[in-house]
Amino acid sequence: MASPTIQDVAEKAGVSIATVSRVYNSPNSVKEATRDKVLRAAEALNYAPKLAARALTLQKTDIIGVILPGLGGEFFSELIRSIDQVAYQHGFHIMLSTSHSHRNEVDLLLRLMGQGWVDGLILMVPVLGRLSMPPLPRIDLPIVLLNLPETNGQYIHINVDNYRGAYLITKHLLDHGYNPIAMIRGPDGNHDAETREKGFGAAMTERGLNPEGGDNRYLERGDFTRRSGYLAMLRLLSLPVPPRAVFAANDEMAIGAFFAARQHGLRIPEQIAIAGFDDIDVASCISPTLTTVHVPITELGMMAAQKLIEVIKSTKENGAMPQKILLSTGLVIRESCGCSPTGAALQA
Amino acid sequence: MASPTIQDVAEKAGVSIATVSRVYNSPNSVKEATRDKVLRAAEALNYAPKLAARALTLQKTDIIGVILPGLGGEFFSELIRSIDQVAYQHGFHIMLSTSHSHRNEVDLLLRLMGQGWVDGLILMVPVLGRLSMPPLPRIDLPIVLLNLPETNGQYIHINVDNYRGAYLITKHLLDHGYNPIAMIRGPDGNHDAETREKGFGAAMTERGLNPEGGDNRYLERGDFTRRSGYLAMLRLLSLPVPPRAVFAANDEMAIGAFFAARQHGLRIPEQIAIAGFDDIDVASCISPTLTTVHVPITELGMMAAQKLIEVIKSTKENGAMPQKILLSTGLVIRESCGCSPTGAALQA
DNA sequence: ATGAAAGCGCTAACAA
DNA sequence: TTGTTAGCGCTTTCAT
Repeated sequence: MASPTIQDVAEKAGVSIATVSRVYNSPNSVKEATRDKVLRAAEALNYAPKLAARALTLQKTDIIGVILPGLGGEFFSELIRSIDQVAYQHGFHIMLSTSHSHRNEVDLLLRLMGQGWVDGLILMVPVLGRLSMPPLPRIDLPIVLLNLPETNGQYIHINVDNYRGAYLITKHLLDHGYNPIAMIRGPDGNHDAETREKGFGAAMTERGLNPEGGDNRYLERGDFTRRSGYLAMLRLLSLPVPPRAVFAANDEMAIGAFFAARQHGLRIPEQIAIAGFDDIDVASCISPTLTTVHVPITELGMMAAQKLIEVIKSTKENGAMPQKILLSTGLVIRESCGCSPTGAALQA
Repeated sequence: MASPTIQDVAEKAGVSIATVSRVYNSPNSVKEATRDKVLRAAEALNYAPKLAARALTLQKTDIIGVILPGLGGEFFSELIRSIDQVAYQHGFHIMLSTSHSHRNEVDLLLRLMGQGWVDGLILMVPVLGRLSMPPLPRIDLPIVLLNLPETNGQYIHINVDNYRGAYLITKHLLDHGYNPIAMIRGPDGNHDAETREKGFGAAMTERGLNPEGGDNRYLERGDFTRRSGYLAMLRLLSLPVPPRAVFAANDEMAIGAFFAARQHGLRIPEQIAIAGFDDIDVASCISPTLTTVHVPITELGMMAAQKLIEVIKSTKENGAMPQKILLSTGLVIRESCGCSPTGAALQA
């Protein structure tokens, strides 16, 4: 037997479907006796309103879509957790998708967005930053873009200060006097990766190092996974003059680099210093603890959900209320850079 | 302007809505010229079929619901990742929810399940194991239950061999000759927690230790979070005779215990041995590396998605095809238990 | 190859 | 307070 509909309940309770509907939507507008009758019938039939039908009529789903570049690792885990937390508070559910790297992301976006499955969308697709402008099909759905370069301003942008974070940590490494300093950057065409590299480059150039068009052997490329960091570090270590310090564009790669260095019998930070980016949980679990750039992941997720829901709930009239938010990053000096365990830096 | 409907496209293209629909559902059944016309119109209007309406008619959504007890930590992160991976392969999307501990879970389940939002459900709600029998409202929706005691057999059950894992690792600790051995178990009423404790108890009892009704000071309780493990360890360490070894019911708590022990100036494993459960990623990142029980998380997630989709796709006639699957666990001997780094155990 | 029309299950005027 | 009815946007016979 197919799942019961409002019809079935109405019949069984001997009322009209409208009444049944009311029992669920404005219980007070129906006489108690009737309500009981309906509820009993519903109970007996094991009835629950079909959300699909409801959505069709109401033109909303109370679901917010979240599209991320991936799901693995602590970064996304925490991001999802924080989004879910505030979504839940506001009665929203989460529909999760990843852009799965391959396959045209925009296609995926369309599938979800245009289609009225979700009331709004949180999007983190760093590769969109590259050439896919206009990246998003014009669609009238509230959208929050995470870590994407500003578009023509019809969305809400929330960014993390990648540039400054990378700049600062590179300076810190420079202040230690390390040379050469290598960077393991993220994938090509990834906006985060590119911004972080720019910060690195700026700090280096400021010191007259690594000038434009200069030596690129100390610039390795990974894909933000631990394994890629491991591999990149291996390549770095096979250089005629291995780097004295390495800045990895995220903690996962930094940890990969950690293992590679250790496997080569190198002591960290005595023989090679390592710094990361993100400040995920493990960063403080490994030893030596990882010096990194703190990214307010939780805040990012909560803010994204908050802003999105705000827009969703605001009367549809005042269309998109674009805004740009920049979350600041900050240095987390720990041991892997060569600072003492107590956190005292050997400033230049 | 509201998002365009099939109507708008039909008008613009000068055809009937049926034709437009066909263009999307059986492209071959429409003349190429017409198809182009429609596609062009759709393009111009930026049209995309509304899934809600589609779902209403088709009675399916191609979405599978996933309900977990929480989202934080690597365990869930990896579980979600693996579920998503196979779901994606089969053209399904993920709708994620957590039972958020508080609030009647069953309520949440109902909201999603009964309501035709999802074509199937993967459920991991360990607290259901306790008294909520019948835990699930009878609903004709394919459901895969993760780590839950077998019900009256109308669902697919996938379990991880918690008992054996806990039993084995406890034996291992016993083989080291440690005494006393404490356990930091999971929360009350949590099926995983309880099964793991049983395994622990069985091994202990086998050696004549910790007999039934005996000394419970060595049995602490956490809630599977790192922090709770930390706190529990602190309590353990304040005992007149602190434990010589501690088995935490999951790695997160084990790591919390790690920090607590270290903070007390204790060397691991020389002064206190620690073992965990789950074999999450960090377990091998900390030092000393954590001896633990390997749980095939990825396999669990993939299997769950696979089985679920299998049932969803099977003709609805052959109703539920209940089955019970047990995924085996295994010891991962590393350093924190006192075995040498090379993995050679000091067997009794 | 295309169109007309009947639902899918529900909500929300509008009547009564 | 309750019932009637017109959609919501789409798929799918059944005609043409």
